[in-house]
Amino acid sequence: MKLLHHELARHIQDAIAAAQAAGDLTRFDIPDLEIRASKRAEQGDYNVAVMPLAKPAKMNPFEIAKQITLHFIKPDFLAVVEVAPPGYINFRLDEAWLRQQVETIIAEGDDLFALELGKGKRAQVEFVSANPTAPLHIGRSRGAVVGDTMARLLQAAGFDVEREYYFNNAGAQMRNLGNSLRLRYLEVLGQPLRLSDDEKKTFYQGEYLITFAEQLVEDVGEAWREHDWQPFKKYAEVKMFEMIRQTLARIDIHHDVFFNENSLYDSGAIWETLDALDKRGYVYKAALPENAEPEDMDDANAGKGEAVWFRSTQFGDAKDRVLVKSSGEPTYTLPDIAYHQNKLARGFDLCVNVLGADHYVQHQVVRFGVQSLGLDASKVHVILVQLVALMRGGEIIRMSSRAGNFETLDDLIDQTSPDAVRYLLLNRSTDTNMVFDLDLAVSQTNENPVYYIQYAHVRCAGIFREAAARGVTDDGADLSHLGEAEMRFLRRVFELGEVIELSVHHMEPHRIAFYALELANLFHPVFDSVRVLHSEVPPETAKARLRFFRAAQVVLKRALHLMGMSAPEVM
RNA sequence: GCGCCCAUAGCUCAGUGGAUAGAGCAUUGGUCUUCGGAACCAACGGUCGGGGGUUCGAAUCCCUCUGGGCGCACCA
Repeated sequence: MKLLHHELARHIQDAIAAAQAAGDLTRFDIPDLEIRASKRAEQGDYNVAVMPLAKPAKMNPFEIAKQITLHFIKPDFLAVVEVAPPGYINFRLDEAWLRQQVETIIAEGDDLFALELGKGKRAQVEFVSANPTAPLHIGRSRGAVVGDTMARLLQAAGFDVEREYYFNNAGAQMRNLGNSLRLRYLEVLGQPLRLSDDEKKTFYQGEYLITFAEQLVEDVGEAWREHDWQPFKKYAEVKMFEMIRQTLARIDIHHDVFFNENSLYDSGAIWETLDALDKRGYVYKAALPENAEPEDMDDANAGKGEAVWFRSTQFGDAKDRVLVKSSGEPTYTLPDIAYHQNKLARGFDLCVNVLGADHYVQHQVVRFGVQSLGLDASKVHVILVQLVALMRGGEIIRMSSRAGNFETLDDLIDQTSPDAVRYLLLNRSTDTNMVFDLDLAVSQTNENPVYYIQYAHVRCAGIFREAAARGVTDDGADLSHLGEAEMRFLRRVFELGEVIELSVHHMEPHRIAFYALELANLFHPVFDSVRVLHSEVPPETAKARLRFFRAAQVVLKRALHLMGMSAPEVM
């Protein structure tokens, strides 16, 4: 299916060139012009503003528009090209051509508006990447939905896409998790839970660990009584990860690759990365950063011994960052740089990284690391997702994994539906802080736009059931029987291609959610007014309308699937 | 204090430097003998946080102020 705004842009460029060749326009470098869908019927279906050409052409914009129009070779999909003051060109689609697109839509089916933007390119989307220390909570889920939807849109744009989960299983949090399970295990064996002051700060209180401890007792009995945290960490990690994987599967999220942070230690990759950074002169060993201000000299870091630092200030960072602590243990930064080096070495043309807003600085540092290794940081694109605050009973709830105080994604799915969860978390720009109102999500599900969109698809499915029962088919439909209401819907269908393109271009998956709602918004009035199985509707008209609804169903299904939602036949 | 993000209708939010700023919810009033009413139609509702600037043109870009969120570790 054609992207009409691209076709139009090409024709306009040709017209300008032709006008210049004919001497009707002065010569100037032709800039990119913005073709947009018109908001009002009297402004055509698409329009372009040529005012930006006034200065380079040294002509008044209305005259420029007129000259372009005179040299414009009208393609088959256009009926009218006209100018409007002070310098617009309006384009109106040809209705016969538009009606015929019903067949194209049906023919393309599930691949409707499959673009070639990413043809031959490999993209990777890394998302979720939560430490397996607790069940997924709603805050994390936003990034999960955003990442998966982005992956679907990239696929629609023609990219070969891999979904990856970076599994932080190497750090102190995992040690704390292991130790927490160990204490729960001992508790199940009859030893009362008594926490040292240190443990009080690091203990994971969630009930899931009690469940794991009980299972562990069933598995190994008392055999682990004297073990340290390590086997407990391994056990908890496996269990927790399985839990997260199952939760994600409920909202149809499946990763292709699970990348273990541990593997970067096992293979020695992090030390190779450190070595490479060192060879390029970005690393030094010191007790304090070499550009430390005098007032830093007496802070808590002084006297800890020599750490290995990264000269991130050379890239504009506020301060140099520690890669290896004085204890000899790497910080999170070093394996993260090594991980990105690994990603880029795998030959992706695009690496999308979905992160919570609280990881901004950390990611900057990693980016500097990638740059200092001489790698192409422009291939790495971050979608920074602002945090989700949870509201219940009109009050904001603070979520904390360690305190076991959070709403899990599983609970939310239980109380609503996988489709509702996906839509609610997608239906906002990632730039905005989101207040997730639990009461609203749960209690007012009937007013939720997700059902409004899906109902449009249900109505299509319903009409075909009824038509089949009455022996009416859309075989050999004559589309000239379609009217203005159907045309309005078809015009909007063409914007799906643009939405996919813009979503990928700006890395903004929420666009598809708004488009789907607009589409449904346009569909329902049409469905109400355009009757098919009605005694007063002539058979040929009924056939054409049925054909139209088959195309509408294809579009609705496509939009729903791009959001990872189901397209139900009944509700 | 520094960095990133946000401020648009009563609420939740869209909006690519272009023509008269849009949805959903809420409120009010209508529509129904035919395919599923989780529907449709209409009304109401706006100093686009304030102030400067750039531009033929600014919700959009720049500066500044105010008010929120997040981050500024030898945590992950």
